[in-house]
Amino acid sequence: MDLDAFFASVEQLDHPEWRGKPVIVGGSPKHRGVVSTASYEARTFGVHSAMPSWQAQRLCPQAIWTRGNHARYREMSNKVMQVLKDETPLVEQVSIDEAFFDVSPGRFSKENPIDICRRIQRRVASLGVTCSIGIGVNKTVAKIASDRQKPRGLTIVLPGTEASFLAPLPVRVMSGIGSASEERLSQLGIHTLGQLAQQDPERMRAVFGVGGPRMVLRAQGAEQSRVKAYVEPDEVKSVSNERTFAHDLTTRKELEAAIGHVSALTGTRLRKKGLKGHQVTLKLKFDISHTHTAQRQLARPTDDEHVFGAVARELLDGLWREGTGVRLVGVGVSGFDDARPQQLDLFGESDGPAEESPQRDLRALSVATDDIRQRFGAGALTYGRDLRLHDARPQDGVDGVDGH
DNA sequence: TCTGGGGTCCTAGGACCC
DNA sequence: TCTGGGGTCCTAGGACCC
Repeated sequence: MDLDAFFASVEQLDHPEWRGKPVIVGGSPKHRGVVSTASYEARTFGVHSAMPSWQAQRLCPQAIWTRGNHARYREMSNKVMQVLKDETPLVEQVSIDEAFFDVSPGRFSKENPIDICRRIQRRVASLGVTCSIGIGVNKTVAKIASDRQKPRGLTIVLPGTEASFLAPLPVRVMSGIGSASEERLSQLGIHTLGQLAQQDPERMRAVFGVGGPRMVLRAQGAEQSRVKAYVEPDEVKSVSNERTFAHDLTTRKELEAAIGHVSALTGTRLRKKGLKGHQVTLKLKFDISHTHTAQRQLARPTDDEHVFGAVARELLDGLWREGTGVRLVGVGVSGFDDARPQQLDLFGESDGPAEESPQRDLRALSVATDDIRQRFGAGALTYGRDLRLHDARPQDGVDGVDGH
């Protein structure tokens, strides 16, 4: 099941005056934003997800723009998922607007799966949004089927007809094949899933690595897949925040301010999740196709931006030369899987009942700022250092405020 | 005037260990 | 006379997903 133009549909549900009109959820055209979701009315103008906002605005000047409200979408998503769980015992949510569920005939119910799916569609519609569903013998087939007749589609691929259903479709419709793989396949003369299905799996392994043979199997409609009831929520591998600026940053002061800003966002989220990591990554994007990252291991895991932010600032020297314009700055923390032995730390800071150490004070400061921002808003408290960003920063973190 | 932000997984080379 | 083999960890980059 895939919700139709989900974010835009929720906006139209919440703003009746926007119904029947082109609505675009995404970043502002002035701030290098992209389209997150376009309503079907906007799509008739050629607007689609991931399109640069300035381009979308040119195609559809009358569109209503909003930055979106993720908390609200999460709330609606939960209601939809509840319907699925009510109708079938085995539901695998894969994203905010997508889920697999197992309606294999006779497995959990004697009812015809088509009837179950139609009822799900009716119940979801009564919540105020619509969905499309694909039925097939495995996840690849079902997902591709769900995309064939949007919106409000129900596409059934009967067992035994997978290969003929998939064969004429372009390779790009299969998840896992993006623009780069599409291009490489095209160079090999492979354009459709039918052609991919006939390839020698070992040849595909040589070109695409370990995933190659599986790609062939999936294109044949022969993949074995299982719907997993529940994906561990707590196996997060990394937490990061990044920001694209309306104007390139060019000075060290601006960059250090930006690093401070995104580090604080990451620190807050780490503490909220109760995670400490021992690996810090700094990411800089110089232009649309040139991104560089630098990583460093820490002596011990941390969730304090004063610690990992300082390391990120040190990493700057390896990536950036004074005068180079930077469009995006990101700081991430990973390495939470700490079964590893404690590293020998040559510089003291024992883990014992830490007396007054500067590190301890700074950590306490971070916790205190979390509290103030929680109560009075993200902008309530800012380091003087970070104010240098003022004119370059897009209005971030203001979910729910209409963009224009 | 000119493409986001949050993630995951894979690859490949080098350092290092036994 | 002229450099093994297996393994782990670290780093950087890239593809991909929604």
